[in-house]
Amino acid sequence: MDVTIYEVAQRAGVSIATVSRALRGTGPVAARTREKVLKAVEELNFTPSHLGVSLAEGRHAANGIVFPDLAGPYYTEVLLGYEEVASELGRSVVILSTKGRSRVNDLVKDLAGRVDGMLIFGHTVPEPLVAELVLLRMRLVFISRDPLTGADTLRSENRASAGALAEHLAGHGYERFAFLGAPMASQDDVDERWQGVRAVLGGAIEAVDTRHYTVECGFEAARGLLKGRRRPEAIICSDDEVALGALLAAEELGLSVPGDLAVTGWDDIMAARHARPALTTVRQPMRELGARAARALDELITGARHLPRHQSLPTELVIRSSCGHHPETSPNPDRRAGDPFRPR
Amino acid sequence: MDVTIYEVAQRAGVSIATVSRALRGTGPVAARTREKVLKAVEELNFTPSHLGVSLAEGRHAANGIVFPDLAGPYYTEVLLGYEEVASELGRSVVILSTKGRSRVNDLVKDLAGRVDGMLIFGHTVPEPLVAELVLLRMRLVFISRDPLTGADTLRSENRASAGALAEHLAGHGYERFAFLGAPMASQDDVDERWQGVRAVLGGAIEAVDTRHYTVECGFEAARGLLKGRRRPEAIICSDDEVALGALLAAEELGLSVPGDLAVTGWDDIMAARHARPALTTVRQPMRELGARAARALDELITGARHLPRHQSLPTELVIRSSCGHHPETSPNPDRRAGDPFRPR
DNA sequence: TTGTAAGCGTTATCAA
DNA sequence: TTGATAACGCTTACAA
Repeated sequence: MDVTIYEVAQRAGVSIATVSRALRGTGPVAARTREKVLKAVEELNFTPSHLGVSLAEGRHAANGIVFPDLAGPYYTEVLLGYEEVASELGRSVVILSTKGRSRVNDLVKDLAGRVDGMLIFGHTVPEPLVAELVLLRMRLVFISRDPLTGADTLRSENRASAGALAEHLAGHGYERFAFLGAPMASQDDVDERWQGVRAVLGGAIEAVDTRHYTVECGFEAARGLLKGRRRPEAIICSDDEVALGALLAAEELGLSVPGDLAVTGWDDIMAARHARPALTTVRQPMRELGARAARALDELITGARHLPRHQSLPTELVIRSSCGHHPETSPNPDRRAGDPFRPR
Repeated sequence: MDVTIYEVAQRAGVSIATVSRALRGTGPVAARTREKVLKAVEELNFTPSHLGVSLAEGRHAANGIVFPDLAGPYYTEVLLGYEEVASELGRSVVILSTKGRSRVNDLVKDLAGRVDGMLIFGHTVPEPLVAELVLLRMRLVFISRDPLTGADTLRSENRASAGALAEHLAGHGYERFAFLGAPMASQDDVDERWQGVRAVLGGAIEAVDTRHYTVECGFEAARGLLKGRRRPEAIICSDDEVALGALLAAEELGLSVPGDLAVTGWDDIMAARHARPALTTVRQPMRELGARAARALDELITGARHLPRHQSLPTELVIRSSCGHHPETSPNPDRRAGDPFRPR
């Protein structure tokens, strides 16, 4: 803005120290004096400079967030939950996308110089830099990453849900499965899903790499798979976007889903509900993940808590029609209670 | 971070002024001296404090963005384009969502204290506050809003595209139309779309208010409309989410789309392509809008440009199957060239 | 070519 | 109850 504490002080006929005290309620101020100050503040439309305050207080009142891309709804939802709670706690949110960026290190360091703590997705920040940040006492919360020391981690449950999904599919009588996902080393979450389905299906399932978690890559990989001999009866996808790609591939090859092939996703993004057949998937509490991250960060920053914590949130299996018919449950699984307008 | 310019100066055996000069290349520094400084910087892993720099320079090197919500893909895409270019230009992005917030004014003012300029969607910021921001010389760019003085505006073309869409539908032979959208006063863009279709269809189209631009509201409004007597043959929706709701309503009522009813959306979000029938819609260059906003802001902030500018970007009509069959064009309009994997 | 010192806008300590 | 004044970490005249 423009008007400084000096002008307020002058107008109120007091010192800047008094103005500061009056405004933040630290230290004693005579009632009459406070009034004068408030009046001057009002008249001048004074707002303390963030820079000044931060410099003096040694904190930014801002949180960072680092994500690979915002393309899918997953990151967006987390971001929304994060921003909402951060804002409630009086902290701004500075974002950083790493997608297609060279010099990620510099960008992250720059961000670190603007915030008191940050939320980082998975492995978007190189390990050595993470260590450096921990050393610099930057408060960190990771989402979708295996626990590490010196930082909080937050995730939703994967293994058990994946197992439940696999069992559901096995219950349909399928016997040949495929798992579609990007190189699992890059995403701890996806690796857990793979472990979960594998534990149930054993040798009946094979993993296929898509390069990325996108509709395009899902399409390519599924097409290759479906053209081969010994085509799988069910494709379990690492996320909804890959699954949407698989659906398109099946359509192109004239295969009916779920008649000839079952397909499942993960996340329950908006398009999952509107695809036809509607996608069977696993719903993650994305907004809640973001909200908790903001709260966790606040605790670490304010010093309300010092020890790192590792949380895991429950997920929900969402059965729709892409995995096969469910005669005894309901004639049309896509219209089950709560769908399509269940509150979030 | 932690280490200051003083420690670097001491280690290098020079003054802080020299360190500053050496680092930013302002003013002369002897080659040997520069080396010493760089070495010290390296050893101490020094990064200048943003607060210090900003305070001294009188600028934040940060941009703000104010949006109502990030729920749909529209804002997300714009945000991505914005962040990408801002980052290229060396500016961070601070976000603010106004959805469900009381005290929006305070939040926006706070944001204004952290950035050099901001991108604002439509009418998310109350008019008096906008005026105040202009007065405070905050650089502003609006997206999806009628031009105003003292700020840039940026939008994609609406009227002509809406007209083209209406003509296409009329070409199918439909005669009774409905337009589904929220109160048009709240969204200049949507109002223009309404004007555009209306200019072509005249009395053959009636407007119906949904309360918000959501799947839920689209569903409710469409259901009401379709249950009434004199049901429309085609529903033109203000955006894709409303259209998805309309699709669900038709499904619930046992109406086939496009057989019994045509439906169109706007934006071409991901779900539009995957819905069945796939949505005929109008594609906005959302990322490009964001990118241009960032560039415009940069020009205003650096002083490369002083006069406000008002840009309008072209859109693209995307014909899919929800608006009716297109025998002569292609047997399956959903598979036309470029779909589903046209590059962005 | 380098150093001294005055800002930049606050907060907070210490005297008064 | 108030007011000087020293931080906070940097940039940049101005002098040397």
